[in-house]
Amino acid sequence: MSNSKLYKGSLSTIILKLLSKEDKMYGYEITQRVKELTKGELKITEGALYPALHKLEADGLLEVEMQKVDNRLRKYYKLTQKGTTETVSKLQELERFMETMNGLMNPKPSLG
Amino acid sequence: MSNSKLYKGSLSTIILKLLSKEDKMYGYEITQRVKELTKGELKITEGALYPALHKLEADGLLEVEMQKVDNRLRKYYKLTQKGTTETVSKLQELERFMETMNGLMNPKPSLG
DNA sequence: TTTTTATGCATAAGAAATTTATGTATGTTT
DNA sequence: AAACATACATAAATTTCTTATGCATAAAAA
Repeated sequence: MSNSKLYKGSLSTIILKLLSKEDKMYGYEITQRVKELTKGELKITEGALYPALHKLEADGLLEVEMQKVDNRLRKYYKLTQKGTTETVSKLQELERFMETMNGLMNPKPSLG
Repeated sequence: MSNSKLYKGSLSTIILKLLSKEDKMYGYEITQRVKELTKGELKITEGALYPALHKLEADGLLEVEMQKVDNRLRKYYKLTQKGTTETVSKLQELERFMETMNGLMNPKPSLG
């Protein structure tokens, strides 16, 4: 069974959501966390992740803190104030999308 | 309230799903049906719809039948055999995506 | 009666968000 | 010694939209 397709536009929401409960995370950690939480269903590729993180940072939603662990460099990201606000908005947007799609896929027969 | 964002990759699934219950539909009809079913939440633009229909046809999932109604030309699309099979697959994919996202957004605390 | 709105199709340019491929470097396991 | 895991990064190509524009007929509104 191949892994689930990532609908375009959902990655930044995933990143923000994870950071909203973890205080700070680094890139590789995010890929592993997603793999765990989805039981391997979803795999975030590096080619998608790093540019996404850079964009979120450029947009002022994340801030960076470098840290050296075991002679390896980690780039920790955490939500800014703006990022926290945007996270709420993104989650609502995802919620709406899912409800909308549900309405399309399982339409209630009109009683007219 | 602005209308819902369309996550990229979901349009073809929407089209296929509608056609799976309607036997045949034309482009404009699809845009209106989506607007109805989602109460205006989702608006399919023509710039997205027509290229999507052409691609589905090129991929052999849809077949075309022209029809003139009230001196206006309509291009009716209907599912091919292959299209019917693909619809099932696309719907499962969407279902999986939604469950996966739900698992990410509302993770069950591990009992370990 | 002229303009707007609705119906119906289409394409082209650009933007956004991926995938796929590749590169660098350290540390651990086989 | 080779393979895998950790950790970051970018570039080219692809997919899938948005936005803008165009054509044409018909009905409604101004």
